[in-house]
Amino acid sequence: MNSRFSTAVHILTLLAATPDERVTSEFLASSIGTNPVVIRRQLALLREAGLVESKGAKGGGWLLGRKPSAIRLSEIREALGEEAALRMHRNDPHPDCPVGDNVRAALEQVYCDANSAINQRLRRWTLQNMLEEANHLTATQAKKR
Amino acid sequence: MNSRFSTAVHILTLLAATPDERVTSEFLASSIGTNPVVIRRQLALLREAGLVESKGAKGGGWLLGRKPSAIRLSEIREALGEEAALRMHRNDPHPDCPVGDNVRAALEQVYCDANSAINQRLRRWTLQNMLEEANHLTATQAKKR
DNA sequence: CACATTCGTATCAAAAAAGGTTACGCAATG
DNA sequence: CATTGCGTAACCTTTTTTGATACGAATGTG
Repeated sequence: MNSRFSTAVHILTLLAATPDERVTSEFLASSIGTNPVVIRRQLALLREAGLVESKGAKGGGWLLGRKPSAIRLSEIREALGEEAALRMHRNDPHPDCPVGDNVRAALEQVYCDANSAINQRLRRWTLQNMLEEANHLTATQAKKR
Repeated sequence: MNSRFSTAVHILTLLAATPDERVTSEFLASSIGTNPVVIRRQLALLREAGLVESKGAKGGGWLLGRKPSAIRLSEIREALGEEAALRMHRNDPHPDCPVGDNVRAALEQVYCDANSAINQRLRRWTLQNMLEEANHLTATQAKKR
């Protein structure tokens, strides 16, 4: 699996942290430590799902499409294209292999099962939760000093 | 994510299908369509977990370490090194990023959660199940002809 | 005891996937 | 009408994963 989901959550949490204010992909990119184009590519997918909206030109940038409390992490994952949690091997089995393709078919079921388990868990978390959690951590760190 | 888990299940199902008979890594490799060394690398990990045993020399090869009904897919995943289902992005956030590292920390919790969800699901399936499922599919295909 | 077989493993090469960069068009703002 | 910021394609680089070759050690076999 790749780390796009993580990046997306990071971006969206940033947007959640600055409500009613458009943020440019350039700002987001420098916050996260990557390139604006990388950000835009991902936000494009999230926009299709209605999670964000964008505007070009001066004063343009990105906004959340809904309240942070109404955006679940499962939606983010789905918007990005729902990559499988477990990946099938792509080798062609030997034609004489006694279990051959059927193991693959059986595995498909298992993977489907596992995938829905993940989504179930992610559905429990909203962007609001993430923001609160992050703020909580920040506060705790501040106290320590 | 990589496809090693899939390959491992394939291998082990093959072993389950031919009980009391040592199978060489060369045979396994050609069944699956890869190189014997690739197979051995994985079986080495599975052996550490007690899921298989090996023997060199003539008449050597691999055997399951337990009954297929006593090997859960979750154990296989764990034996291979328990790769995370979701991966953290490795970019260094900008020092001024308001949520910065804390999003990462929050995400860690989520990922831990998601990971245990997967293992819970995989714990429900045994090699015996996989074998039966594969056989069932084979039988169904045979009927159709 | 020489020999064949099969694992064990290191090292290298190849392929695939992911991520980053540049470039340029377009729309909207001011 | 110049500037800003998105939209996207094309391309390059890096990282990850997988496969190949080689050779040593161990264990049966005749």
